[in-house]
Amino acid sequence: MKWQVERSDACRYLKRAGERYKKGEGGENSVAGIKDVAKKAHVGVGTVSRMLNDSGYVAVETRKKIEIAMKELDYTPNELARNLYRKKTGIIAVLVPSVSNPFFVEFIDYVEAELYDYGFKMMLCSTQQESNAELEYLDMLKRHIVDGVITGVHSLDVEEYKKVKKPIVALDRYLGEDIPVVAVNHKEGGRLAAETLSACGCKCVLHFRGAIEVESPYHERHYEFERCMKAHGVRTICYELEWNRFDFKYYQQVVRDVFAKGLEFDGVFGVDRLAIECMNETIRSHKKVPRDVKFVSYDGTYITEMVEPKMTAIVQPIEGLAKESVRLIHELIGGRCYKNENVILDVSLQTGRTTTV
Amino acid sequence: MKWQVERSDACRYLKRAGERYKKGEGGENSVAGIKDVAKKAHVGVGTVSRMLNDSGYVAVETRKKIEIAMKELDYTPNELARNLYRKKTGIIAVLVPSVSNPFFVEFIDYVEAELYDYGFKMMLCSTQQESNAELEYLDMLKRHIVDGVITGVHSLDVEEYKKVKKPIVALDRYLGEDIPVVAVNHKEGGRLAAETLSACGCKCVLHFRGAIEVESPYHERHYEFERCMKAHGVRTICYELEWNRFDFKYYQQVVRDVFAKGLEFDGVFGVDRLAIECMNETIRSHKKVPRDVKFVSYDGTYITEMVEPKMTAIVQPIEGLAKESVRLIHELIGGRCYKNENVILDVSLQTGRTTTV
DNA sequence: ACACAATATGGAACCCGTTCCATATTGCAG
DNA sequence: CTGCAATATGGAACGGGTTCCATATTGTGT
Repeated sequence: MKWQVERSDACRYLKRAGERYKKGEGGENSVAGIKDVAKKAHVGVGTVSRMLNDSGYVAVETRKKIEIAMKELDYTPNELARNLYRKKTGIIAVLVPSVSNPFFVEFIDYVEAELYDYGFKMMLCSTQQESNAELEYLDMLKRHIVDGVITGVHSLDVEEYKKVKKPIVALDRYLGEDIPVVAVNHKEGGRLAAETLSACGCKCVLHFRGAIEVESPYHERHYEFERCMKAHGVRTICYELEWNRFDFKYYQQVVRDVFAKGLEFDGVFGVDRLAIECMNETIRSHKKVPRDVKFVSYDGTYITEMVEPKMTAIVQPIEGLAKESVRLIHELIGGRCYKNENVILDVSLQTGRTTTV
Repeated sequence: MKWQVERSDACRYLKRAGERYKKGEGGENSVAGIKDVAKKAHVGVGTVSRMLNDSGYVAVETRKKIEIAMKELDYTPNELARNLYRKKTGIIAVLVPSVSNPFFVEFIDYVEAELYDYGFKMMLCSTQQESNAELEYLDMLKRHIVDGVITGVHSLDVEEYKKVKKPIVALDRYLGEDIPVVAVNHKEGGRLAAETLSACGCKCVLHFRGAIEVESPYHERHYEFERCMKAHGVRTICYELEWNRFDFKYYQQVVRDVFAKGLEFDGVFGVDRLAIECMNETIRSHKKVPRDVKFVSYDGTYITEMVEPKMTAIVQPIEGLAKESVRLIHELIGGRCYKNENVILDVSLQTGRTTTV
């Protein structure tokens, strides 16, 4: 039954369409259409349309007549009709797992601005761990509601994506041969983090790592981090996080767990939010940062600048990720076959005051 | 010339519509339409449509035939055509000045979830201080691209809004008689902040206040704060912020300015991000929080929980604001005349460790 | 003066569903 | 067996634009 809209609420709203609106007949509250303009200006609809789109010939005098008619009728072209003909809406759906995660917030911010520059609008979907929401947005591609999808979500089965033969760009995730991926050089990120922590003399580092259920480029950073640490003779305590959990509550719980276990460490590597929470708990237990414990966080979003001391971080070039995602989706929509063109950007080190010796 | 799309880029993208697609004729890559389904199932288009929408009679046998045809053709209804007929898209535009401000991020997060529950999609626009972007989205209402607008932006001339006779809900701003406002009881917020700071013995409080250019409910908190402080005999240093600036860079600059001036204070009241930056600078200058300086921030977004010590804050019920906004826009779209029904929600106090004596 | 291009215009066909209306068949009460 | 409601179906008209084609007029070169 996949051709039917599933969400009852959506139906509840859209079904109410029945109230057929009667044009002209009595009620004069209807909006002026191109025909009304044509009639008022004593020209054909084609002429009005040509003028609106600057396509084909329209005499200067006719232009004036039409302009006046449009002004008098307060005419605005109905984009829905245009969309139908063009089979385009100029809307791109952006899927993120959560808007409360600063990484995605910054991504969204840049994507929106970039899309705007290309003349696209952004439809935002925060899937909140619900994979059916993800499915629904994917379906909107088929339904012609959006022209493309940029997905930063890691929940749905890859097979679902492979079915869709429409413009899709993936952020930091492999979704099959046809779907281009935009990601950073996570291996380098893992290495940088490891070098930084080992350089300031850490002997035992707490390493928060993502779950390995999903095939994603970001695992590289964990492998490389572990490898480098081992090479430097630094011990690591690996703490595996649940899959697809990005909420603060969960991070708090993780940190409480770590401290309840009484783990001993002099360095921490984890995603921004988690590293920060861990640092705060460290401070609360009357240790000094960075004297007693060093911190390097991953992502380098704005929150790393908002804590005291400022966090040393591996910075993902989020603006770059956003720009590349939009560039790719634009090219896919344009029909150019840039498929399989994966984009890998460089990370950088933000030196804060959580790693100085 | 207001009926013409102004942004050249938008045009660049949409103009390319010219590639007329030829159905059937040779190229078999075209998508199946309802006619193809009807033909394949040997029924009329009306019957297929009735089945899709569960309206009117369709015999069980006919149903089966159509189902098979749909499956074989991998048919998905074109929502664009439906939109045209229904004059609805189910999309709501949400306008915010900036996505980097945690207040708006949380708002967006809740609004998205709530809209989803009503069966709406969210189009997000971050106007980034550009009022022409705001205008453009307002225009999308007329163009039938979105069914309604929820605006948290404070830049455009109010007159522009008054012209639009379509569903609009304003967050924390008066936009004229017809446009319902959702806001919190800022007066109570100002009072709470003042009581809290004066209760922990502050004698001279630094008060960051918004610019007064725009008529907005939030000014109340500043008036009330000042009034209460005066009543308690607490001195205040008023620092007026630029209008419509929410970025971190600006806040940093403001804080630097404050410390450069060598102002003396033992309490601070300002918006989350600013209070936090101010607190961090205080810590960096080797003062103790809350011993030497007390802090109360406004908004109470998640970042107040992310700093050490945790910030005492006046919490806006962002989820409530979001829910009410969506409820109102839904009712406006439904045609019920709930205009002029302004919603005021209560604030609450989050007790952190920046105010204890 | 003639041919042909450039300029101008109206209107039909189309995009793809939805709804209404005309028509047909079946079921059941009187 | 007649009459009327319920069931069932096809297709035209519609929603509001866009484009193409047929047609007309003006301009230019020879």
